[in-house]
Amino acid sequence: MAKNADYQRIENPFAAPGHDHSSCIVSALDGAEATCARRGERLTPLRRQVLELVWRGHRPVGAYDLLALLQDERGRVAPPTIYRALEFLCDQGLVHRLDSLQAFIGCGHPGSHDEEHHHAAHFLICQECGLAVEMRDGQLDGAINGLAGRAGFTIADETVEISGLCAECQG
Amino acid sequence: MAKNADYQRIENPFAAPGHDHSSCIVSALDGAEATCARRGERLTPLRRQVLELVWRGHRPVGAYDLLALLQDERGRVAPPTIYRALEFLCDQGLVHRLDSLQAFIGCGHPGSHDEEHHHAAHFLICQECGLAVEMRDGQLDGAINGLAGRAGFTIADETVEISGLCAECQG
DNA sequence: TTCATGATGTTATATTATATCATTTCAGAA
DNA sequence: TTCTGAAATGATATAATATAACATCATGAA
Ligand SMILES: [Zn+2]
Ligand SMILES: [Zn+2]
Ligand SMILES: [Zn+2]
Ligand SMILES: [Zn+2]
Repeated sequence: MAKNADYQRIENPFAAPGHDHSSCIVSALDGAEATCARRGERLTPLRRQVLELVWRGHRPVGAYDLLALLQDERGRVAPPTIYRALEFLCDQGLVHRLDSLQAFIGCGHPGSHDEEHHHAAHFLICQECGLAVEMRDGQLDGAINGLAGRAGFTIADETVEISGLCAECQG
Repeated sequence: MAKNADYQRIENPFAAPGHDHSSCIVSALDGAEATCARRGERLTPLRRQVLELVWRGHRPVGAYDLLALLQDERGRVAPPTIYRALEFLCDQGLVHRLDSLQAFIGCGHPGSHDEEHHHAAHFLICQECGLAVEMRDGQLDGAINGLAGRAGFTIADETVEISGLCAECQG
């Protein structure tokens, strides 16, 4: 049953422009099935289809872009349909919303779904190529927790989105 | 001409609920005048008035809330009026937009306008009392720069907004 | 004055998101 | 199996946020 292990999401899409993205998609969908099953949540066909559309690439996608893509596959679909699916996927931590772009992207960290729903995610976003990469960094986590702790502040949600130029897009 | 020195913005509004906020306002407006003068930018009556409305408190304000406030003082005003003023103020770093709230708040760091327009700002936002406080933290800056640097990423913009409960609102 | 530039006014519209209620689906109880 | 309540989806309308496009006005330099 090494279903997940057979495929994996690319860790740093900035550095892997020509990777086998179908493997990312399979990994994300299989992981989502497993996560929802474990939690007793329902990854319905609609939700799965929306997640698959989000995973078309490593670039954030707007809700109405997703709506158009979904309509290509199902005919007329109204906005609440896509927003409800996205809300579910975000609640489960399978998708993240990038507040600075008002757009959505698949979660890049399969491991983070073991217990926590809706985990913190920190992004680097390239303004040139449009890729957005979810980063894990202990120092950043520490700095945020330290800052909040010293202020006596209890963290509920983190929006950390760093925009600029990725290494490949400089010069 | 110690005009600015006579007044100052409160550093940590979380801990100063009953402070003399008129001093914050004066400080912000005087500082903005000075900053714009130094840069050869025009803080017109309209822009100044919008900045004053933004500074009604230490809570983020939506563009349409500001529009309503402005209308109370000037009669009918259309959305582009407020958005253009906010764009100017954000460009000058006098106001920050909180992407996670789609709202605007006055810049809490008078010192950061010496050279840089549109400087990075990191916020703690209390979901209970609504206060948003701009934080300065070397470790956080270091962590962000380190993370970006190791990825070969050049930072253009930072959105760092930590939501939760401030010390006063716990329990 | 004349002209160029930037700021504001005005109208229309784009984009993102949600409220509400009807209908369908589905898991579990009987 | 059928029944039933809760969750999910469908469908319609509308709210909330933001910008495009063009007209007019103010400001300051030549
Ligand atoms: Zn991929
Ligand atoms: Zn790039
Ligand atoms: Zn104050
Ligand atoms: Zn608070």
